Amino acid sequence: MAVERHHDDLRSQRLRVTISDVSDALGVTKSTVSRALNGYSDISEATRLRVRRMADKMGYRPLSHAQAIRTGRTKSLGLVIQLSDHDAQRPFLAEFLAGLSQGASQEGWTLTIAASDSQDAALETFRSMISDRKADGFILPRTLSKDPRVELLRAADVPFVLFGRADDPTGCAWFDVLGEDAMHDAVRHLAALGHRRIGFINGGMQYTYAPLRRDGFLSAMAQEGLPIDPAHMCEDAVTIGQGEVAALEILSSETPPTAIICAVDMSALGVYRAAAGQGLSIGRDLSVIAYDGTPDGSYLTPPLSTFSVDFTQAGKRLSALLIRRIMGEPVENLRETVHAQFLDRGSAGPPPQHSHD
Amino acid sequence: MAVERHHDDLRSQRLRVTISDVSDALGVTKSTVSRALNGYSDISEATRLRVRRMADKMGYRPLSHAQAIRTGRTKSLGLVIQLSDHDAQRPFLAEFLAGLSQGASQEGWTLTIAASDSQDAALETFRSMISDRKADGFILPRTLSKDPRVELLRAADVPFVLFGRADDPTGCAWFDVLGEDAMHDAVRHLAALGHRRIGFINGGMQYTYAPLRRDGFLSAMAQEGLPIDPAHMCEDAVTIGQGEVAALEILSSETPPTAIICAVDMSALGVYRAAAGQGLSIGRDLSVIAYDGTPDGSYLTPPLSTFSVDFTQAGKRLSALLIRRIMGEPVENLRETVHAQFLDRGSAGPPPQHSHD
DNA sequence: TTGCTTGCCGAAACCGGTTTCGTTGTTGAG
DNA sequence: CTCAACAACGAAACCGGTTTCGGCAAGCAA
Repeated sequence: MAVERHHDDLRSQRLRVTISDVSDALGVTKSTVSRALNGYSDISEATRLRVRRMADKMGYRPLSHAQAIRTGRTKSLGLVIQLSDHDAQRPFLAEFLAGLSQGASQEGWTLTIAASDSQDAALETFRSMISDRKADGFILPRTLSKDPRVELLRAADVPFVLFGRADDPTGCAWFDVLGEDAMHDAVRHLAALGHRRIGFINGGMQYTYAPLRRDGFLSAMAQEGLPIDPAHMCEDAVTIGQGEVAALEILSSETPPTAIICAVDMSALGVYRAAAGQGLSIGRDLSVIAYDGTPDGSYLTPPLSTFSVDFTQAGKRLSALLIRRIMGEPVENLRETVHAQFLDRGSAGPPPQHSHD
Repeated sequence: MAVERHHDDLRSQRLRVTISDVSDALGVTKSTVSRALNGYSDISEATRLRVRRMADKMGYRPLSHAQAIRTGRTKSLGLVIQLSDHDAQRPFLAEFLAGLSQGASQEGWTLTIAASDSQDAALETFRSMISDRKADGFILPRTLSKDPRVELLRAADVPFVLFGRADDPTGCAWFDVLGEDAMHDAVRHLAALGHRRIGFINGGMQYTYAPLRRDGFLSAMAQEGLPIDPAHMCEDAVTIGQGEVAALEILSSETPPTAIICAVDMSALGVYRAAAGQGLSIGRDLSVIAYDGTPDGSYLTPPLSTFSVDFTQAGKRLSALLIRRIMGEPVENLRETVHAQFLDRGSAGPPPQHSHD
């Protein structure tokens, strides 16, 4: 008396339901099920619905590596982490990965990651992941002005998406945070507080973000009618140490600024140190505004005012964009930017009274 | 005049060399090549060698997802990151991933990761990754005393390896750092400096490491003949704030300790804060030794003396162990422990002179 | 010599999907 | 009423491997 609907054969134990199970249950062939589920036009709307319903009911989910063998697509996104990178984004790695993973799994994709400690090793990793079909496309964080990863992937015709913009946008999809606008707003904020001499410590000039942020700073200074003193500007400071050196240099200039804007939080931590060394009180004698939103900044006294970046969101969007890119959507549709969020936490106040002028 | 050895058919462009290419080149069948490469015993040593040589020469590498469809193995290791976790291991995530990735890719395996923000979500992620064959086994960081992940994987009969030991070792392979020995050494170090009253701030008691470290502390205290004051012991401090609270409590006891050992670095940062609030100088009025090796600790003044854990090595070993586990090696062979490395950086000095007794 | 292993390999099925090609039943134009 | 075009599906090949099964030849004992 076989009352049960589903035929519990011997192998039923904890085996997945395959496409054949579905087609058998419907009395059609595998090919019909496959084409119905993949939206082929030569399947009638009626059967498409029947198939979809039965598939859902039976809990059928195609095995991605079984599809991969024919389609060539693994449904997985690749990320190659470069350890040589300084710690700028380290604190956010978890959030970033979480975002990427969410964005991927939402569409049934996965995230495959690899790490390498030099640029050459990273490129080699890309090559082997591509030829072994470990990933259908890649997420490239920390875009460089002349990025060998971009060249490699472009040449290999493998889809990718940048976290950051590209100088040459050919074939580039991206998601980015408008750092230039943040720098702009920082200047305006400080100007509104009464500052007239504002310094600027930029980050690594090899990254595409650095020139952008500098331009944002400069244009805002010009717009506010504030003088730009080359002695108040430094570059390539991405660590605490480098930030400290830069700050000391700027503070030792003829007429030191009353405020410093940092392109990255890490260098701002160095500014705190330099200020401490000089006996300057942050927020009173010297105002600081930075960028990134590193948690470390909130532990300082006073807590660092900074533009925070939502790395979870970034990861999510990047995954979504990359998947669409892999699916063949033109890159022109796949470029998004958002604004950083200003966290006013007390490291920027009005300039000291005794400031001449 | 076909002089070329390899037959460049139309599709030769940038196509992978398949198993058929190899078998054709040798004049044998696919099955022979497959069995030769996989070490079957019914292949003569001579042909095994011929096959291997030709495969190498032609650069043949089997497509892992093509094998997966028959073998069921993807050759990928799974890692589910739980975001709800406090930041204890965050700073090391990059190193940890690097280690995992290295260990995996060394054997031709990959690392598939997913993130989830609650424990339930994490378990659901495991389930779906298992049923979708996204990973052949899992790495479980931050082992809990009663770990639902372990129960789930044990029940599903899916291989896994712990970063941390298990109360019930059934089916558990692991790699761990001997935190109890570190705590032991910390006590001895402080005792040698002359301290007699030593406090202890433990980490999250739900983790398996916590009881171990406590026991290490207690046994060393006993061994050194030092008194154990319950008022000098706290638990469940894994953040700066919790560490600060714990330190304040301990320091406000009748006869406060001259040194505090922290099971995790983060709580030590809190101890620094508490000390600053009390006007105590770390390393002079109050000695501190912690555990983890967080970079933050080195930025303090004085830099935090701590037992550092090599997360890269941990990741590497965990990958290697998990792969062997998946390959069927009994768990008894797959349990490794190492010692943490003491970084004496200045936060532990002799007890203050005026200390009564 | 016959008969039975044993070693070694080829033939073919198989894994779970996708895709090509052909077949069938309907329709609409001529 | 006939035939071409079309819509909708089945049959079978295919993707790149693995694994089962069986056959042939050599080796050995009877």
